[in-house]
Amino acid sequence: MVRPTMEDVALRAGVSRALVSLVMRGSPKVSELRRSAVLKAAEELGYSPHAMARSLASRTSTVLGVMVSDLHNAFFAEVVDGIDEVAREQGFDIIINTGGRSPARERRALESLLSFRPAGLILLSPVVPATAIGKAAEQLPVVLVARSSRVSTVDTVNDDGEQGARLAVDHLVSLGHKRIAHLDGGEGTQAGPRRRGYVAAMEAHGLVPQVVSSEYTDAAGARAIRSLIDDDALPTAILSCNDFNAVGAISALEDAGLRVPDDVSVVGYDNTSLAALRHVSLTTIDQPRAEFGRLAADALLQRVREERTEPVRHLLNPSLVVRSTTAPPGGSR
Amino acid sequence: MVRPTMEDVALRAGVSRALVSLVMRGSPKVSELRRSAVLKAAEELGYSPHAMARSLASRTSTVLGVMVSDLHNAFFAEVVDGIDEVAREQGFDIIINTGGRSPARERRALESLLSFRPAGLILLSPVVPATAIGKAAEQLPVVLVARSSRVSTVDTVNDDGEQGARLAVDHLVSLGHKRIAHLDGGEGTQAGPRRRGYVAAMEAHGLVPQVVSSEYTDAAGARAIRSLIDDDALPTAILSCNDFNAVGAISALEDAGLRVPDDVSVVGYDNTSLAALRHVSLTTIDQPRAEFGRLAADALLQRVREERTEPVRHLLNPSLVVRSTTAPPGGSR
DNA sequence: TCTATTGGTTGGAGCGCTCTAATGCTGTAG
DNA sequence: CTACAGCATTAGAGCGCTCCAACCAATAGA
Repeated sequence: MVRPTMEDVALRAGVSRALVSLVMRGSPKVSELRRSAVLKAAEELGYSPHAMARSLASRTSTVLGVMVSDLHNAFFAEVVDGIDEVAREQGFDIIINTGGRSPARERRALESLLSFRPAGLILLSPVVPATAIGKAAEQLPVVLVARSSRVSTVDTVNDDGEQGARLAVDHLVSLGHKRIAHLDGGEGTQAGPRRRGYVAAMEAHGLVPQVVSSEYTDAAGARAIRSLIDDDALPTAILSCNDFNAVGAISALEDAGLRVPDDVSVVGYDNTSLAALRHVSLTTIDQPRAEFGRLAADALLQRVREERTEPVRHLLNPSLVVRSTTAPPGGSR
Repeated sequence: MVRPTMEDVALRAGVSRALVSLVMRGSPKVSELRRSAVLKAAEELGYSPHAMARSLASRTSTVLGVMVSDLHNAFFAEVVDGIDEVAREQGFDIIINTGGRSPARERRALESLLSFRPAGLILLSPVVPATAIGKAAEQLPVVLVARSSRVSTVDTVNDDGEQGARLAVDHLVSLGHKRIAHLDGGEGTQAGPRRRGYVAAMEAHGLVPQVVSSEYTDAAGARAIRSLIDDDALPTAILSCNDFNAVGAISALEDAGLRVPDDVSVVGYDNTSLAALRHVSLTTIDQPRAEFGRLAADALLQRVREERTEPVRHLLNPSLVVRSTTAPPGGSR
């Protein structure tokens, strides 16, 4: 249960601790003779370097912290894939922590991540207040994904939510819908742009916006639909704040004996793997998720290497993915 | 960008570094006067303890490493919730790493986790060879979830896969099915017990088992169905190795113009949130996921505190959840 | 032959913290 | 008035590593 140290390896290989250190870091200024002796000793002892001691001594870190606000959402898994890809390429490791969509838990997660003194931090759709992010950004480079920021030391990677919402509304209008409600993401990040895009697009078409407060979960989507039904205010089409919400909405509609898309059309947002399932086959707005991750990691590593000081604001273009949950209104399929 | 150290706080508060250390660790043997002075100084400087230096000096860690083999699978998110709950209660933090279901990547993830010298390790459905796990277990307590082990220093938390498969077969047989194929999880962990349970249950009913090699992904499920159709060997019911696989199977069946459950019944395994969606509404086998996480964390912390040396083998009872993807055979719905 | 130069190797300080043992400082009993 | 607890506080060593400057051949140049 007690791991060998550099000292142990040095002793066994008959060299100094400093030499072992050089070998471990792949220094070219070590003779082949010594190198192999050290590697052999390390192998025999089952030695592997102590990352913490290393980063303490070198005052550098090869770790990127990633805070995932909600592990249940597959959206983030793909972003993490993108981050991981770039990080690994450049010799960095990532450690993940999750906030469970609760600001308090997320704050704790952030604190915990920070206590490892990583080289930088990527926050995926954080829900903590902007001040908490600003405070973190004073200590190390921070990149935000799916959330915007005005802080000049923080880079951001987002999709253009206004444009995405517009694409969805245009699609529904072109199908003939006039009464289109938006299930709003509430406090959720990116809910603002989507709502604004929705309202602007509706008005551009001369239609009346109908914003229903909801959240980024399937339960919330179902709840919103039930309240619409109770209020007798159900439109012919729904634009959900995300796919989860949309799937919840569809469940509630079906529970109420309504058919999708015959009676009500539903559009999601995010194009998660969920939406792509045949059985769901949700019309939705796609975001280049892995690209989000890659761009975020790139931006972060630029800051880590101090190659750049001006903020970067990636705004990627979303696209409409038409599947089977949208159709002309009035059961006229 | 440079964080203050204990020394800075001590200087500002006019006390020694050791005193600051005591305050930071909440020691009772500090006068109220000093304590508040230290806390004030720390607050003003924006100081927070350096977890790595702390764990290096104390030769202990309050971090639990969690390796998630596949972040895309929501199953693990719920297990992580359970782990997080217990860990937090007991003052431990968790750091997560992911292996992306590739043994090579997973090995790297393990290595990375280990380099932080966490107090213990929880591996969620790891795909690395048993020897790699054994090696890790020599260095720190290890708990396996959704994978078994014979190593006496490794605790495991599993569902009773044989029983789960039996539940599924019994259900299908009671509906009148005689030709039931199993889409096998292949190398995947827990695939063995599920397959054995399936075969045993089939034989107990006097039926001929039909095992089709597949994997724990939706793509693999779809592929397996296509190969069955190509071979003209499609049965009336399918028991998939997990929900993902089942959903892929359903997609492929629908692509081929077959209806579920009218033409073919499908049973999944795991009861992920995916299965619960109305639009999927998959009959499946439920595992108490959060309970897995809680038990795993409990077992690990017992080892960490050296309260126990004999291995623990949790085998939780799965249960059948009947939804809308199973019906009597022959379109006789 | 003597001094540079080069390339490999090493000792020692120090990263930010914890922990042990020792210190100073009350207050109380003898 | 001394002695001794008992408590709060501190100095100093050390955790496993990196990094710098110093060191030591061995070779090259003069």
